[in-house]
Amino acid sequence: MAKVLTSRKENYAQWYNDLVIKAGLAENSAVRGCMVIKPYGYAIWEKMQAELDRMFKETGHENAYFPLFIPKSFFSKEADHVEGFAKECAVVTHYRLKNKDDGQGVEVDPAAKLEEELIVRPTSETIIWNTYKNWIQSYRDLPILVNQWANVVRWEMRTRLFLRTAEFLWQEGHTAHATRKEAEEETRQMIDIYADFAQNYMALPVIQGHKSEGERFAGALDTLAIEALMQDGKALQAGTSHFLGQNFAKAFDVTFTDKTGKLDHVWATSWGVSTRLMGALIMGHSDDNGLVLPPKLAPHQVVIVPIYKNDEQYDTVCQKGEEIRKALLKKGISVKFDKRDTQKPGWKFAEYELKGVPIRLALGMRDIENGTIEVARRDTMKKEIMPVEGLPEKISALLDDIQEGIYNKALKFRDDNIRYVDTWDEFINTLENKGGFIMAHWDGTAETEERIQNETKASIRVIPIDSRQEEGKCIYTGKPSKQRVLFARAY
RNA sequence: CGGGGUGUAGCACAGUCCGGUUAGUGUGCCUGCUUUGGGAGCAGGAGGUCGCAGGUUCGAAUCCUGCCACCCCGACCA
Repeated sequence: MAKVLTSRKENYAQWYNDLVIKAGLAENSAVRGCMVIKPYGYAIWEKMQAELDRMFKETGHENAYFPLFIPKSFFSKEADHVEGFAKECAVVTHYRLKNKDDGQGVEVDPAAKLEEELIVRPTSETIIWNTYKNWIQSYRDLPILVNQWANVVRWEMRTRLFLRTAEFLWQEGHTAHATRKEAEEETRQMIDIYADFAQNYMALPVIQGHKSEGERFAGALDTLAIEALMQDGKALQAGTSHFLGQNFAKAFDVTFTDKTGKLDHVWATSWGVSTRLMGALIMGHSDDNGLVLPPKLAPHQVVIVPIYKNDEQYDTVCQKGEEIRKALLKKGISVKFDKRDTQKPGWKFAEYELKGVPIRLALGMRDIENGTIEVARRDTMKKEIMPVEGLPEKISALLDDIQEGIYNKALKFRDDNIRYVDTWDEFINTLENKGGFIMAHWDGTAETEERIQNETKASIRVIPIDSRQEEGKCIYTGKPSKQRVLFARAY
C-alpha cells in the first residue's frame, strides 16, 4: 500500500499537517493565516457543538448573539484586557470602496473613513458587558447565563491548522452574578463540563487547574484550564474558564441593587472552547494510518463497503448491505453505505481508515453465502468475521468498547508521561529527552516562571486543582514551595 | 520587522550553476480493455503566460536589474 502520510515519529508537525489535509478536515485558504474547514471536518465540529450545547443548556445557559464589530473605545475600558489583546487585532477603518480613477479595479474610498474604528472581535467581553449594563438593574435580573457560538479573529503571526488560525470558531459563555461565590462556582462548573466533555466524548484525559498569574486571561482574577497531552509530548490547552471578578462590571459600570437595597457591581465569568479541540482530537488519538475518531464524535460510526465482481453480485450485495444499514440505523448507529462503483474496495478501506471511521464492515458474496460479515475496528486495526444475526447489538457494544479503549490508551500514555522531578538537571533532562508533563515545585513568583520559560521553552500549564499539598523546594531557585505545579512545552 | 529559502501542468517536483530541438517526471484527471476480499495493470489522451516587468543575446525557464507572492526560522501567540 502506498503511504499517504509521513510517520508520526519522523516529523510530528508534518504528519499532523498532512493528516488534516488528506483526511479532508481542513486546508489553508487563500487568505493568509485563515483556514477552510471542509465538510468532513465541519461534521466533527458539529458533533462537538451539539454535545457541548446540550451540556450548557442542561446547566441553565441560553444562546444569544452579539456583534462582530467592537468600537475601539469599548475595547480600551479594561486596561489589562486591552494590554492582552491589542497587538493582534484586525481593525476596520473605512466602510466603502470606490472604483479607481484609472478604471483598474477598486480602492478604499478615503472619504469613507470611520469616525471611530471598529475592532473585529478577538473575544466579546467588552461588547457583551456594554450590553449587560442595560440588562441589569436589580438582583432579580441575575444571574445572566448566556453563551454565544461565533467566530473570532486574532491576527497571529504564525498559524497552524486548527491549533492557531487567524480566524477561528468557538463558543464563549459570559455570565453575570450577584455574588462572588456564585460566579466562582460557575467558573468551576464550566471547567468541569469541559473536562467531562474532553474525557467522555473526545476520549482525551485532561488535567484541570489554575493558570499562574502570568498565563491568566487578560482582565481575569483567576483562569481555570484543562490541559491535554499530545502524542509528541507537548501540552495543549483545550479549554478555559475565567473568574473575572468585578473588573468588567466596573469598567462598564454595571451595577445592581441587592436584596437590602445596596448598590454593588456585578460578578462575572467567561469561558470558551474553540475549533482547537479539533486539533486536540486529531493529535490525541491518530496514528500513521490516519485519524482515530471516538465513536461519540465520529460523523459516521460505521461504514459498509460492498465487495463484488460483476453487476449481478453488486445488486445482491447492495440489497443485503441496505438491510444491514437499516438494522443498524434502527439501533441508533450512524452508518454510511459506500455503494460507489467508482472506487475499489482497497481504496475505500484505506480512505475510511484515513478518515478514522470507528468500524468498517465489508460485505461480499462469500459472506452472503455464510450469513456473515467482516468487522474491522479502526483503533486496534483487528478484523473478525461475525454472523449477521444479532449484528446491531454487537456493533453497538463494540462502539462502546472502542470509545473506552481509545480513552484508556490515551490515559495510559498520559499517565506514563507525567514525571515527578525535584532538581533542575532532572527537569532539563526530562524536557529534552522525554517531554510530557512534569510535576515540579515552583516558588510561586512570576519572575521564576518567566526565567524557566525563557531558558527551556517550558511553561507552567496549570497549578492542578487536585494536587495535594506537599513541602518542597523550587527547582529553579530552591526557595520553599507548598505544591507541585504542572510544567510542559506547549502548543 | 530581521535571517534563510522557494516560485515550472490540479498537486508534488526535476531542469537553472555551464543559455541551444517541440520544457520533462511522478501523481491526479479523461477514454478503452483487463481487474475488484487492502490505495490495480496496460494502452491512449487532455492539461504550461516556466511568478510579473524590463534588459542582454541570433536564441532565455536558464544570465542581469527591479518588483510581487508564498514558505521556513526568529520576534508575536491567556
